[in-house]
Amino acid sequence: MLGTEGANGTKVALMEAAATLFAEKGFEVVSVREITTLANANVASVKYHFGSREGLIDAVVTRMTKPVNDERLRRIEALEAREGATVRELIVAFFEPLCSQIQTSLLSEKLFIKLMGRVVGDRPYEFPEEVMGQFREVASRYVPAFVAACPGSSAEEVFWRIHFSFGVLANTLTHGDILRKISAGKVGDEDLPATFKRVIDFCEAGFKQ
Amino acid sequence: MLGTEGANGTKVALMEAAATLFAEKGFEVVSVREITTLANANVASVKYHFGSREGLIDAVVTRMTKPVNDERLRRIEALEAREGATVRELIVAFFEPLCSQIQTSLLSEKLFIKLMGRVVGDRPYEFPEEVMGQFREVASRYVPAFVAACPGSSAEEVFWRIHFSFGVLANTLTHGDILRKISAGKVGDEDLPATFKRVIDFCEAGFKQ
DNA sequence: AATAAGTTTAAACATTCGTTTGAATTATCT
DNA sequence: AGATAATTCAAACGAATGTTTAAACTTATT
Repeated sequence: MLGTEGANGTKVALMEAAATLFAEKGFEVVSVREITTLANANVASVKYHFGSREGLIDAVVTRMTKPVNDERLRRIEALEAREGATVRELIVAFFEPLCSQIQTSLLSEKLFIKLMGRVVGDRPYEFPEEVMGQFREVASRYVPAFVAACPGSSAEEVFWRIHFSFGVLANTLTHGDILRKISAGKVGDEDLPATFKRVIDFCEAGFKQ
Repeated sequence: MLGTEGANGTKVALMEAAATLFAEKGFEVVSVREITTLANANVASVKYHFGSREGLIDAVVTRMTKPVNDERLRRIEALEAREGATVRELIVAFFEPLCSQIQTSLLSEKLFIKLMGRVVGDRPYEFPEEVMGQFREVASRYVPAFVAACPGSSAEEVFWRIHFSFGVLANTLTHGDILRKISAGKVGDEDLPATFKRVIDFCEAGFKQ
């Protein structure tokens, strides 16, 4: 293995630039040339390091979702170990990893959040198979746990509520800035844990009804 | 005024084709040539009838949102007239017009719903000024009504909950088909009023907490 | 120092994009 | 019918897209 040291500075610069632009504009509308210009790299560097434009997108997304989904699995295991997890504990276990993994990111908090919102919400965008596998595994653990935590409700109802909660999450992540606009600046500028508490409160109430 | 009779068959054919493709793929990734091909029209017809690609998008969106927002205003007026509207009544008044205006549309129910989801959720997409005005007016009526209907909660809290509800709505509209996939076909195939009842139940609980 | 592998580079690839043109066609009105 | 406005059409516009090429350059190994 040669030339792998200072060289892959270009690789991470591309990912950083891509992540920034994807967060701001969405996956579909950012061109390769925009990315390479921001990263001070050559147009061809995308093909060299990631195979294609889609390869770069997949790399950015995978790097984001992997640690989040890993922590989700760690948390659900901890909850399963001691049994009888509440709905709120499950919601927290599922949502909070987004919050705590921000420090790891190359991006600012705001951009990380926006990008994560696009990952879970922007369509058409097809996850790479690796990420699909992550989410399948997470879902296979959380869905039965939610069902078990809602003894009064049917599995179908629980499915819907998980779906709704996902909508709250995705919308809050991507369009958090909109709230500031429609409230004329009075609402929307608080730190992330405070916002997450609001989201979790809302979704928990939706589950309990 | 000449040639305005059978001729604007092309115009509505373009809007119908555009609406279909926008619903399926999103605004950003559908090309003018895709639209004109589906509409059996010439490429130049978009410029002739709508001025530009964006003009066509705006026309499609405006045609969708206008009757919906008009009915929203009619409903809030009815609620204001007799005072003391509940949170649930406000949610219903805001959400149900989406449901009842589907018949008016040129599209199938599923496509209409998907497209409406993109209208309220897809970014980057900037509303035309006319539509912005519609939403501003609707918001200026509903927000105070929601605040009044939540005597125990601060205006800030109410703002957030409206935002969350909007997220539930947008996500359910755009990604309703996803539920069918993740539940292995067991959940997600019910008629629209039933789905809306679920959404409204969830959001109402979130407001009341 | 010589060789080889890794990386960057400028230039061009073929497509596709939204838009424009000007002539041909169609419909409407006098 | 003749004149006029509205509409459609094939063809081309320049710009931008993702990708590819082959040579130049940098780094590490022998």
